[in-house]
Amino acid sequence: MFRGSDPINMDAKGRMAIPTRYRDLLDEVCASELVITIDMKSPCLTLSPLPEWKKFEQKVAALPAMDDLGEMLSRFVVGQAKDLQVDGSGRILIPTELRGYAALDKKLVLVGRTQRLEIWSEANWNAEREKSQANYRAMLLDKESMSDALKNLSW
Amino acid sequence: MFRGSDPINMDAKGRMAIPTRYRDLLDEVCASELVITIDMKSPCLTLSPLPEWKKFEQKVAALPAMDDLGEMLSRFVVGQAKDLQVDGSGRILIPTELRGYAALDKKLVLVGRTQRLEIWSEANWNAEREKSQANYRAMLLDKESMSDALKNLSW
DNA sequence: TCAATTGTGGGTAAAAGTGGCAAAAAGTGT
DNA sequence: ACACTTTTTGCCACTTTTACCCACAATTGA
Repeated sequence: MFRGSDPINMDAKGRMAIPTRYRDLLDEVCASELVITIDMKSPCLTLSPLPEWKKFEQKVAALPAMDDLGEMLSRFVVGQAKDLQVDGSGRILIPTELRGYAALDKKLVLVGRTQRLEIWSEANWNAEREKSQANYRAMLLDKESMSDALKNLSW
Repeated sequence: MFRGSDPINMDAKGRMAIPTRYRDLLDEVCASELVITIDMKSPCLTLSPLPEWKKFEQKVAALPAMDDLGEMLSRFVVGQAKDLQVDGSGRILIPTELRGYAALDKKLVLVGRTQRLEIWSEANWNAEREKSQANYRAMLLDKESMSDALKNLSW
């Protein structure tokens, strides 16, 4: 569904334009209703079509109440989620409260992650990319640390 | 499907011509719709027919969210992928953001890898070839380091 | 040598992104 | 309750980028 990254400018009001190639798709799949929230592991935001988000929310709600990490996940990820509508000009308004978490300023990068999107500040995105590059190659060499699912991924 | 390597010049706008022997094939198999992205293990780009790419994307999307390495793979490989269309003159435009990763300048080498293609800068390709040549022979002698699948490869 | 096919370059038109402006809505204070 | 202020949202126009198309150059084969 979503793939690739697009550099986008956030305007002074905190709005960002959705790339045109996604607009019709979003309209079909979720009537342009989206949910935005923080990413649990990285300094970026997550943007999902409403139906896709609901699936995730259900899964989290089904976790045992004594799962402390799960509780935390629910509290901060679900707890800070916000519904959004794409406006008539194909833009969304990024909530003020979430901008800080991902250190968003003018220059953003929108990253396609198949069933959802990620919103990064340009600075964080570049930093993360360079950091991971080095890590990744090291981790590939250490076959012990690799999940079976990944080991068997043919490509 | 794809096999062999071709030296190709990238023009000033970042376009490269697809070798003629692939053109009809690509038209049949994917209506000349391709996906280009980075290769995480080597300083080169990967070019695949859209249907082939989708299979990969699905596999990656199905990995558990807590699989850190898989997450990295998705974020940077899927996240930097881009859809391409072969133009009327049989060329593709290599996205600016990806040129840096593979250090592409004028002289490129297109390498056939059966179900996909690799795009290298001439410099990186030659360097990699020479480096690997030596390593490869040594590793073949060390049966310990070899995967079972490779040990059982019949030829 | 000429013709045909492939490779290369550039110019133009259309579309997408960006920023500003104005109108409407919401909130606040008197 | 009304008016004024402040924020939000929708609209429009400008600028930049991208993609498409056409023409020319080069190479290959007859």
